[in-house]
Amino acid sequence: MTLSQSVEDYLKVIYVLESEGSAATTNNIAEMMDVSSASVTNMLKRLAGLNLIEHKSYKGATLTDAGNKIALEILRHHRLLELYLKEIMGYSWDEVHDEAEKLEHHISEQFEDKIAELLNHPTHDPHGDPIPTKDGVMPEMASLPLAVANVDEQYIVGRVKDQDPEFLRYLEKIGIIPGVKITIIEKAPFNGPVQVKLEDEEKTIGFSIAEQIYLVEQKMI
Amino acid sequence: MTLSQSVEDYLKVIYVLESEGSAATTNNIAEMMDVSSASVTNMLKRLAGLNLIEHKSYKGATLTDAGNKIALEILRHHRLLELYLKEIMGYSWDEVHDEAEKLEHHISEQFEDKIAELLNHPTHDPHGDPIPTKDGVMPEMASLPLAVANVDEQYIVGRVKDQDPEFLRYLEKIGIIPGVKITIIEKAPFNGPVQVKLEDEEKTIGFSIAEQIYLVEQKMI
DNA sequence: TAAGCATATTAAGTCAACTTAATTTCAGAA
DNA sequence: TTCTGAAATTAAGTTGACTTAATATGCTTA
Repeated sequence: MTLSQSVEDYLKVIYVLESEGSAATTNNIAEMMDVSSASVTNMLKRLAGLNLIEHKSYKGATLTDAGNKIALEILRHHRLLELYLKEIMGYSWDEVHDEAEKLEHHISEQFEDKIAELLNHPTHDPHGDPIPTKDGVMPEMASLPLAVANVDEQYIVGRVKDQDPEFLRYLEKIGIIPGVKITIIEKAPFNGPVQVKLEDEEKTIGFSIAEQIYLVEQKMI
Repeated sequence: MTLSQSVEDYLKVIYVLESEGSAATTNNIAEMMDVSSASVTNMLKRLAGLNLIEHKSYKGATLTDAGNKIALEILRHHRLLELYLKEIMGYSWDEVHDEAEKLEHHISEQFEDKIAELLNHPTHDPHGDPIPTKDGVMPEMASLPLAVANVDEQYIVGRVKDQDPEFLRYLEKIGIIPGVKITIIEKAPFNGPVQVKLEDEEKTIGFSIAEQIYLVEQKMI
């Protein structure tokens, strides 16, 4: 059963919406994929016909086990590729997303296995997103937003949610990347800036940036 | 200007036909691409509209400069990928073709440049096919068929034309791969088998196999 | 130079994936 | 409980890439 790129993309988007806790409604999907909602309705019917989703009209979609499996496979491809591009091909972390997005649909099982091996079976990609295992288990993901973490406690940067290249370049410049030790010095009230200490330097970052950064207690990257 | 995978494939096939000396006629193209000739006629019209080929009805097609440039780019992708898969990803030379065939349409300029650099700007792929340079120059290709070469003269295996995986595995097993020294000991008459000497061993190969192997005078791989 | 045949094109239709515009459904407010 | 606006679906149409079947072209050869 070979699926079109389009089908794979829809499944991926539905997976992401579900895992964010948002419902995979027609309009949500349409917005994320940048297509009309009529297109989504059509596709949801096809996906339901392929038994990849459950879809009742005017309600959202949910992945079936079969659909889930495919979504995880694509996500695995994507995240393995991101790490691969960074670690082996010398890409910077703000460049990997777009390239991975194209390649994820076209690599073979063999290619997937080879890069997983070359990378020593990694669990997280360069942004800290977990890489599903081959049999569809999703590793743990850093879930404590920096903006919410305790002052004066040492954490490790676990994950950066926003993947906008410019944003990533900024974070790299100030030294906030997954794996780095971080301590919150002070949080200004009313969603004000957050002062943090990294290794040695202190930095001040805006609240909306702090919201995109998730921490872990111990090193899990 | 982004072209569809299909358009790229047609251009590649037309290029290959032209470079083999065969005319790129509707039926030739149809056979190589495994589509109906009606499909080809349609596509040739589109390609002509895009100024990628010249096409006069009932005559064949020829690439324009623009079309030639794109064909060479795809061919460069393909051959770089083949070598990359073999040298860096640990594929065997009978496995690289299919994977490269899929990926060649989806890698970015940046990816192309990175692998070219990693491979130290190679001129030939694992089968001995020349890799076009970035600015569209095609390196020399071994052109002397083993079946036609002189007896008792030492050559180097330059290129293997047929890329059928089973055939390639056979050649590898008996030790005939590009770069290897080879001397013809005896050629049986009436297109009979050819006896050759490689490094130390002697081997006998059938005529139709010998026809697929091209030699060079000095090492150019 | 006309006939016959291989080659190529046109005609008509399919399928996937998209669009806009019109219509239906549903859930919450009056 | 009916109304209304947002969300979703249906209707109708487009484009790319393919198909088979019917038709046209032009080259060879009698």
